[in-house]
Amino acid sequence: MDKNPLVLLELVERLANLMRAEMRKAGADEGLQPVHLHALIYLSKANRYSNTPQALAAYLGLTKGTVSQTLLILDRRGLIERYQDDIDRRVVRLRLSTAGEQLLYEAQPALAWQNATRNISPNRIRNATSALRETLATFQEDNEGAMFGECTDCTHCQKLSQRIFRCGLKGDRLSGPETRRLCWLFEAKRESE
Amino acid sequence: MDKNPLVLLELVERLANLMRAEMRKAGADEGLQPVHLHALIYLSKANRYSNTPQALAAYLGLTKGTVSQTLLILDRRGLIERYQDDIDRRVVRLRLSTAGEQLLYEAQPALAWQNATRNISPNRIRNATSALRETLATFQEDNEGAMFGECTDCTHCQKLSQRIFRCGLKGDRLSGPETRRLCWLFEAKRESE
DNA sequence: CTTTTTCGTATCGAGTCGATACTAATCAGG
DNA sequence: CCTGATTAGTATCGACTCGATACGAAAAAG
Repeated sequence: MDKNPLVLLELVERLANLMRAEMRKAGADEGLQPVHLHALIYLSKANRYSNTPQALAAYLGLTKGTVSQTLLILDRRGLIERYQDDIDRRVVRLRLSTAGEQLLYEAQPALAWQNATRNISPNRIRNATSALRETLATFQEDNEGAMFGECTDCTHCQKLSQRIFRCGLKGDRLSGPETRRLCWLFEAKRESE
Repeated sequence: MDKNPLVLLELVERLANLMRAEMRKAGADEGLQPVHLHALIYLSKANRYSNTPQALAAYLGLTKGTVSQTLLILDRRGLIERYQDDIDRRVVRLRLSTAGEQLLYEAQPALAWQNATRNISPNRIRNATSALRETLATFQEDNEGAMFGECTDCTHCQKLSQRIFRCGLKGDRLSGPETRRLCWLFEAKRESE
């Protein structure tokens, strides 16, 4: 087995290519392209701070103009809903519509991946995840990009009680389920070694 | 750390997106798109059985028409050379031109990845590589797609002497360096457990 | 208060993609 | 050997994706 990081990169890229082709198939019935499905999947996971065109652009690595075009199509198709932020009226907030949730439920975009990983033990998944997460963290640190992650691993997250948390950056109280959603403002806890 | 395969998929996709943006930057000076650079990189690694439009299409997960278009541009730019196969006159064989090699050398498309993995030990790289390779193998098994790999890990590979190998499928003698090139005909050795 | 910055949308043009049709070469079967 | 089927790659078309740019509205900065 190889210890060369470039072999790992090759596998990452190949698997991503294959999954993009799967996404294309999964979206074909509804006339959706891979980028559309990716946007819907993102919105199904994004928390209250991360449901904006800008956050989506950061997550997908696209420009805001490109994301705006994508969202136009999804809105027209009734798969997402847009509403104005309460505080900053420039900001558009997004949510999945019922039709969007239904479509994701039926398309099962990640099914091929579930099948492909069936023989890999949870421990090996965890190890691979850890290595790739650290790769992403270093990459984003180098490029001043957003890492994205869940509150439970975030430096801002305060635990108030068994089920109640608080975002130290924004000040809001968050439920347990909400701390497991994807956040644009995420910052990894600093590890002391 | 998460043991859910879907988290791993998310990281794979995000990293691939980020690397695609890096490829776009790396190719910008020469007016090349990510898919062009990917084709050049593939040709820099492909062995004698894998240097055809069809193999490239299988590797990149694209149709033959799409790959043909890509190769047209690379040929026009003098970055690749095309020649006819000795045996089957339908088959076009491809090689990097000197200009193509030079361009890859200067563009350094994988530099960002090298930097992003700088804090990950070789052992962790190996573990992640192993998990992703198995994911790819299962995926391709399910879909009857080509795994691609190196002779040294291939079921067809016979060792004749210290430096001389033989492809059991094709019958050719191969040097040590050539056994480390990417092969379309690769089949993983069967493991007895 | 004025100027600058920010957020998202509209528009444009270049590039990517799959599907399809086609030609030349090879293979399979009678 | 001949004929029909299959294969490899190219040309073409149209739909789609992308970044760059301009713009209007809102917010921030000085």
